[in-house]
Amino acid sequence: MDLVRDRSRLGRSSTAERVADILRDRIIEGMFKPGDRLSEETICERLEVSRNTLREAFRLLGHERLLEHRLNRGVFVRVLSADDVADLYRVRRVLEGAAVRREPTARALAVIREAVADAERAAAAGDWHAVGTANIRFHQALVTLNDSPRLDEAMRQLLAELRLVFHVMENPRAFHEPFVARNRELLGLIEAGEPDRAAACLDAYLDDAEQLLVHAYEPSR
Amino acid sequence: MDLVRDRSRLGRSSTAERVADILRDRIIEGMFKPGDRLSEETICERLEVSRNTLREAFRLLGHERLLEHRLNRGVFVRVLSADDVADLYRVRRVLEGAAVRREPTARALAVIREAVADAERAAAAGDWHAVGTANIRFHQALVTLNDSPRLDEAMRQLLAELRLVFHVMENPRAFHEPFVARNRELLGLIEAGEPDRAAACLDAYLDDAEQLLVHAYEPSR
DNA sequence: AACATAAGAATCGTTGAACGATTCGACAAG
DNA sequence: CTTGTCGAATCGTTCAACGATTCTTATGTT
Repeated sequence: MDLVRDRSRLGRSSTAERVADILRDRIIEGMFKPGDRLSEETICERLEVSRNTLREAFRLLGHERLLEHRLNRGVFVRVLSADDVADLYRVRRVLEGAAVRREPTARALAVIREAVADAERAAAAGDWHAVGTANIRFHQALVTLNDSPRLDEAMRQLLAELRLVFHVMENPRAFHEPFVARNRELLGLIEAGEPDRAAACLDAYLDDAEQLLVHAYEPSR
Repeated sequence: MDLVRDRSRLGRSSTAERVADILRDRIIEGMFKPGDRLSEETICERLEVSRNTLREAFRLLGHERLLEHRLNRGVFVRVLSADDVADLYRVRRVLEGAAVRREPTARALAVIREAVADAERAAAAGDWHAVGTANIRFHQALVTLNDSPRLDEAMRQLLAELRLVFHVMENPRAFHEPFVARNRELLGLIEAGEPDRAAACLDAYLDDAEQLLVHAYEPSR
């Protein structure tokens, strides 16, 4: 009986952290959009927590780069620049690139396979939002090949940041559909034990995704 | 006239952040040791800030993994396990490995050269603490080859975490001296445009450093 | 003597109110 | 149109309070 894993959930529940979880979800889902100001007064009233507690939550999310803290002006949902997007993809190339070059473990591979299958199912059903979600799970799972909790956490934050940008895509199908087949292709190369070709495939993948994103993003500023 | 760069300095100084800076320094320098409890009452009294402000600072440092927040028990200076050390070196292999495989920029190279020279000077003077500092600067500078602010920041945090462990080394000379020459060697391979050999050199470097650290660390638990 | 239990002290978590400081927008003067 | 001034809104920080949780210590039972 493996209770050790559940233990992490025990200590993990101060009000501030739960507030942070709620706000993070709302930001990621797009209820709060980049540039929006989060009024301390309004939010602490709606959530029925004190301002102090809310401010602790703000600090947490600020550290995750989802919120921007401007002194004496409040917190705003982060607005990513084109430079930020470029940097995010630079990090992805490093984290995911290192991942696909490693000997895959059975455990990690299973999660990756499932994400690929989920994306295919969602694409067949025409649910492009679900495709996007499965896609993110796929890349998160890729990074687990590194077998490093800290890199997993870094990837988690990176993807949350990236979702701030995804909301500018008014055509989710055009953005997500092309990558469903490429997920499968990349998985195949990993399973076949071809790290160099997998890495090359991944680089091309990320180049294309970045291009698509930047083109949709730059004009809108 | 490029005032844009100075702008970042404007908003950057709430009390909580300054408190966090102070505590971070004290932790890194070893005044607060791993496992120590940081009493809210004691510290906010000495620093003459309110408990709320101090708690915001605690959140900041908790997110940097320097402090551990246990619910209803307070904050403690993080105690790294052997697993943590292994993970830190796994991350270093990824971040630094990707760095040395890149085409070095003149700017980054200059900083690296300086760090190598500083380490050599300090070693010649027998100042092993300074050698350690220069060593850290060297590896931080290596990562800048990736040309990614986010990776720089990740490395900054990683090295701060690692310093929690360095304090257990009762013989700094034995730990730092062997690496002075290897810094120079690695720099040479980068300058010579031999990324594969540089990567191999780095891997051996990190393997040895990790071994030294783990051996000095494990028994003391 | 070993162990379980229960009272008590210390500290944390959270709240609510207060007040000075800073920013922003409007409006008047030059 | 630019510059200066004023007031409202909001943030930054502090303080005091109280319930909740944990740790300690003393007490009682087997």
